[in-house]
Amino acid sequence: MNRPRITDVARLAGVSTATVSRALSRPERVSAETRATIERAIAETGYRLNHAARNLRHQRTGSIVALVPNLANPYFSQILSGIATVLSPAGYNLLVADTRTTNPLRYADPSHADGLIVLDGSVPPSVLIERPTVVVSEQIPGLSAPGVLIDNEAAAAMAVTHFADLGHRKIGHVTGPRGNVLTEQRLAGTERAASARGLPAPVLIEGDFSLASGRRAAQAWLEMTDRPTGMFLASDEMACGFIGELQRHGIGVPRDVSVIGFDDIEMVEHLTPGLTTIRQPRGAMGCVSAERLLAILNGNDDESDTILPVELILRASTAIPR
Amino acid sequence: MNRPRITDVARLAGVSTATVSRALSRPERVSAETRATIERAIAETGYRLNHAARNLRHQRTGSIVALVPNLANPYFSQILSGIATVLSPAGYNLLVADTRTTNPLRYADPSHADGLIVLDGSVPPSVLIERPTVVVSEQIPGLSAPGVLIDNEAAAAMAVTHFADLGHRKIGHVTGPRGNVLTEQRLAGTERAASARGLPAPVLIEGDFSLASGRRAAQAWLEMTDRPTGMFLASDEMACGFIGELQRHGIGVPRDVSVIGFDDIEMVEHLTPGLTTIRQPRGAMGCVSAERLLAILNGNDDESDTILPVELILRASTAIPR
DNA sequence: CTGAAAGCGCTTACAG
DNA sequence: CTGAAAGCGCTTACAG
Repeated sequence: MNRPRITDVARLAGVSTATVSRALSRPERVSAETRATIERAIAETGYRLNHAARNLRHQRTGSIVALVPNLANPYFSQILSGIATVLSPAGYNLLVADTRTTNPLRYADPSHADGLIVLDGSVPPSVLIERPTVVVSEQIPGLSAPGVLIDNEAAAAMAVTHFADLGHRKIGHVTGPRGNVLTEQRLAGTERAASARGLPAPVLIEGDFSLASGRRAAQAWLEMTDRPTGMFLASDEMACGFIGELQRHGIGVPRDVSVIGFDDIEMVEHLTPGLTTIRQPRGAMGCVSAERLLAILNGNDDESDTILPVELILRASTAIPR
Repeated sequence: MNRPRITDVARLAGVSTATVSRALSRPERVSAETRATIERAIAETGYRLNHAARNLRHQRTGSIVALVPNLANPYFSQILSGIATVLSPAGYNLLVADTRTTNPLRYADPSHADGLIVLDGSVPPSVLIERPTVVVSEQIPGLSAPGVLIDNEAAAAMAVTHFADLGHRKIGHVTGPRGNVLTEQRLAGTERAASARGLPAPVLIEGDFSLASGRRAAQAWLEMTDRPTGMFLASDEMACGFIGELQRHGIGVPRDVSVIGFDDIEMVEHLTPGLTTIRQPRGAMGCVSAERLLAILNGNDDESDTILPVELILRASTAIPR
């Protein structure tokens, strides 16, 4: 038995395919009686709509693609989860592509996806201009697509202000790679807040967001003669590496140095000590980005960015300095 | 300017659409001269193939769907990453559906996906019989689809054997929810290995794989008069909860009790102490499941299961008993 | 090697 | 409210 097509239903119901199609998509335009006949024929044949055919006719794909820099990274999977929550009830498929293994150009193609949600700031803007696009978390220089972002500068300022409130005067900041948009924004917030609270300029150490660079930052800290008592690191991964390396050298956190991270990835709650950090609302970022993209596809969206609020999560890694 | 179609290329090149189509899919069947003309026309028009149309004609979708129980869970995202690695070069799109928010039936539909990779053991087998399917990690009772699995029983036995090698005699096991396939296999391995090494029957505590149930298991352990010195927990999450709760009560790991988890999720490496655990090769599980599915789609696959090797990762949470 | 034509399974503007 | 017909953009068996 082949899969029944709309013509099979039409024949059995004694109507045209046009009427069957209407009964499916705009039932109110079909008389109740005809509708009932068609419904019986559908049940009898076991007919199910072929979405590929409908989509071809409608010049759409019914799919949205999410471009992620690293599918294995939990930071992104939580955003994806938010995206899926919104897309699924809207009837869209969620396509996922890891930019390490897939050329983003593939999905700039209108015959693959109706729109893009880009979680990777390094995707060249030129490939994104063809399709409706929303960027999440990281802006893409030169691309005028709506973004779903956080205020990185204000978030960094929250961290430094918390140190100041606790009584820390000597602050250090481990940055991401210089030139990165997030790095510069968080650095600006760090310096602004320190200055606003009358603290000396923060000591800077360059990192690259990775665990290993956090360990290296710990080495740098250990070698300082006048060590900062409050260290703010631009990612939780770096904070993990930093604390782990210090503990290996007998340095206590927060006894000898208070530490604040950035992101609130899941594991940092379970560290000893639990990590004080800036929580990014990743699920919400995913939801909102999907909503914004759907709005664009429905023709009612402005071009503005959405800024989502962050939260300073207080845990055991920060305390009053000795 | 509308997007050029194959007819536009054909007109410009002065050939039929059939020839253009052939030049694209089987260039060797077109004369070199014609091919060159067509290539020039393609470049001039900026033509790109419409995959939706091709797929409709071929009665395929070009997409594979992965059904996951929880997209936000890093355990699954690492498998997904492996899947993407294989699917992308093969020209397939990866569709991802979270079974909490999406009805799996949607993707059992041939017009949505060519095949399924199921990471959720609770998907009813009835929805999976229609399309080529591979299950990963968790078998589905009543479904005769190839599985990409680990030997859970042997893995559990490795954990218990390690305890025995260290000199532990009194072993405890925190299970997953009873009735779950993984739970029963790991339990069987635990009991078999204990018996094989002449140890008394392990003390059992029922959990549900969650962090909270690990905490409850710690409470149960604390109340025991004759406490096991080696605790094997059927998930890393439970092991985290267990260790955290014990530490809160001043119990040292591994000083007072050695702990082994299961999965080797990323965070457990960074705990204090680092967690000794059974590593599941999640990336490889993803790769292999995708390869198996592609083999099925190409008509050359047997029905056998693939069993991937696990590894006991030794860290600081296990030691010789006092 | 190349073309005319049918067809994948739908949808919809148009006419009645 | 309903139908005949064209069309979404490809592909391919068949004939030459």
